[in-house]
Amino acid sequence: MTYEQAQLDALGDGTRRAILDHLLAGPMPVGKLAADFPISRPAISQHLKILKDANLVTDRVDGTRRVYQINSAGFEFLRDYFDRFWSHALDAFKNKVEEQ
Amino acid sequence: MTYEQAQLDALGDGTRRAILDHLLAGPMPVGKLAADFPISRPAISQHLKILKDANLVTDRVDGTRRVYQINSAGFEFLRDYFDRFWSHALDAFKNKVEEQ
DNA sequence: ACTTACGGTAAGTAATGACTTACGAACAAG
DNA sequence: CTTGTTCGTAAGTCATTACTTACCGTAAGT
Repeated sequence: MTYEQAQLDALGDGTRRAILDHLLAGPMPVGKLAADFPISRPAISQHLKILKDANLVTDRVDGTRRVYQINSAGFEFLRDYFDRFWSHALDAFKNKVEEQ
Repeated sequence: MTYEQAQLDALGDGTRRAILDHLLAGPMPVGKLAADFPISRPAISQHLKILKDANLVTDRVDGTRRVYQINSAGFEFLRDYFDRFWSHALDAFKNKVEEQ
């Protein structure tokens, strides 16, 4: 599976998007994050694993805590993918349509 | 639900992304599209409905056929959303991190 | 060492969503 | 008006995935 696919799959869930939203406020340990959601901490952990595998967040150890933060590079990668692939493909598509 | 959310949900499925890929070759009726996939035609129709609701494709009637095509505007909307929202939020996030 | 805090993982359940078959509507052709 | 073609939708099934509870490992404090 390519990176973009994993990233789009990861973003295809409302809870994970909400987690990312929360992380925009700054790096946060799992417990603090989970406190803002109606679901259990392990559920948050599982979402974080998916986001991490998709390269959208990174984590660092801080004592017994594990602090997660947005990975800007991952988002830039996805945006570049959008710019490169889709813009070009869409331009080609537009031309094709206008020819007719 | 906002547009971006519906769009990200729609893109969060590999089959739908593959459908969009195929449509990049040009507008296509449902049957022709379904022939390229291992799943049934109704399944394709259901995916197309989701893509249409997300404003990622449009359809037009052609006799008994229904021709679907990529909706560039929808993709531009999503890309702009990415540019506006995420770039700004990510910049703010970067600054916040660098302050520490 | 013992205890408390924190979080990952395993295993099972529940809910969501992708799929199938069956059907009916709309149009074209004879 | 009948027949064939194309496609959407309804209803039900199956698979996926989001979630819970239970448990274990690790680190910090006493």
